[in-house]
Amino acid sequence: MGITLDIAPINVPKAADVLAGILREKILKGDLDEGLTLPNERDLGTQAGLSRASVREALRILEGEGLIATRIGRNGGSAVVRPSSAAIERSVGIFIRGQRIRLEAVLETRAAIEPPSARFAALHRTDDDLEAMKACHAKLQQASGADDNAGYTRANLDWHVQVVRASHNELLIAFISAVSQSIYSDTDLDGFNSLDVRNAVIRAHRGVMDAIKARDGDAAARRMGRHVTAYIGDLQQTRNTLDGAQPKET
Amino acid sequence: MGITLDIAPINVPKAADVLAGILREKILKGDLDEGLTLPNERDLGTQAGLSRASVREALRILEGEGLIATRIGRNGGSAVVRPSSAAIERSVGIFIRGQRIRLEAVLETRAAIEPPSARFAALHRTDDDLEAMKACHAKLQQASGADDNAGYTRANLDWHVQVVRASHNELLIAFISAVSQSIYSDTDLDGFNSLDVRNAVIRAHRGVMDAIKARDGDAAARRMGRHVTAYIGDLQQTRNTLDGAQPKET
DNA sequence: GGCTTTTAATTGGTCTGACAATAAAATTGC
DNA sequence: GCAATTTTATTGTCAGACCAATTAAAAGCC
Repeated sequence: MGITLDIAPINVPKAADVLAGILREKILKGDLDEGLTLPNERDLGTQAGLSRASVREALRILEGEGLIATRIGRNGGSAVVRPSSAAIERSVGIFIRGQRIRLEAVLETRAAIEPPSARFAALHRTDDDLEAMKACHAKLQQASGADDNAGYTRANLDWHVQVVRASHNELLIAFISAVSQSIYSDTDLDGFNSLDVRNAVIRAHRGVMDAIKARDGDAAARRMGRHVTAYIGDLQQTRNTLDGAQPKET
Repeated sequence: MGITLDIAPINVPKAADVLAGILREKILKGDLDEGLTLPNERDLGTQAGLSRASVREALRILEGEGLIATRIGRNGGSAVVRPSSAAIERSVGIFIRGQRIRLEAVLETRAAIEPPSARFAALHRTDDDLEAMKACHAKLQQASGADDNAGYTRANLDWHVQVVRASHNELLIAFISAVSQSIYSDTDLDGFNSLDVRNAVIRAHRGVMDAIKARDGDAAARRMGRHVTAYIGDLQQTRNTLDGAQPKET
């Protein structure tokens, strides 16, 4: 071999990636308004000098990123949409499952995020936020009284998401939504919490809501912190009880 | 039209989505070990009874989700990989840009996550974690002395990520990494922090590291909280100063 | 044997053209 | 006018071909 040139391995981008990158930038920069329908696949191909197959691949990438939504049929096509938290929820879900993150670690993450979120909620909440929280709380109480396990778990998580929603911090909302979904699918099948635990949860929620209503950030954060910490303890206790009776599958 | 049946609009899944779903489940369930190379696209098509185009679309979806990595050439193909935080970082970045999340809100998110992360870091840190933090800190000091703006910003963010890394909570690490990247691209071009600010940052970092070294969770969380809050104030002050001199572009 | 070079096989990347499926719009029939 | 029908615009899917990149295997050389 002759002389060695110190050249970094060059990355040969695929045609679809290049097109996707161009369109992505246009969308994110705001050149393409939300709701606008892109040219159809054949025209895009002609404009970009690519085959329809490559164009479709680019569109599929953008669709996966939640930047466009494609509809079939006449007047169909790929319309620009605002990226929602759905893509974050998906990637977080895959991360948790793929990395085999233990439920304890997920709950720890929630325990880290929720108290400061509750503080923001107390500072930024609107009256509508309070109403939404109360609605979740009512559902929780009802499910608890009706011994509706799935409904209880769902309402419980919804309440937590609703609190963070009141923070009006879209990123925190997205993170909590993503984490909550994983918590749900993991705790759904566990045994129902005891009546004592359920009543404690309801009391704790009421305390947090009172603090948020009073716009008392410190109290909201403190109470939420105690609540989520206690919940982790309760859940582990429930699990230990169950493990003795029915060893779990993988 | 004859009788009306009360049927919800059925969702016709695309062939590629179905195949992607099947493969995704297999991968996440652990049926397909990491590093394993899937059958080539033609064989997959034959097995699934689909065209190569559909198979490729499915593979592209999985690649976007970070579940496989595709290489060209003999002995190439699509290999199963562990989903990393890269997909989360991407979706969060798109979310921030697409939703036009203001830098203040992103910093607020960081301010929410980092103090509890610092607490976990103090509780779970290893000696290696301490070393890594020290290394970032040294780079920060060096960049500050050399008036290296980009290097300073980079080292600063790296230090913060490193602290969260010491928490050994993979989800928090992923969230902070994602958020940090956006902070970097937004603060990179801002004016260099004043010497006073830089020295304050260095002092604050030292304080946090001392607490983490001493495994004092409360102190670590408290100091980190004060630090990130102060940083938000400094940045806004810098921005106001700059806005008077050079109005910003969009 | 141990090495370079050449060849060939394998695989993804891209293109082309066709047809099917779908859904909206235009037309028709009354 | 309005309901059923036909037309049309668009994505979904397929089949087949060829190109490009990579690497294993074969050939050649010392």
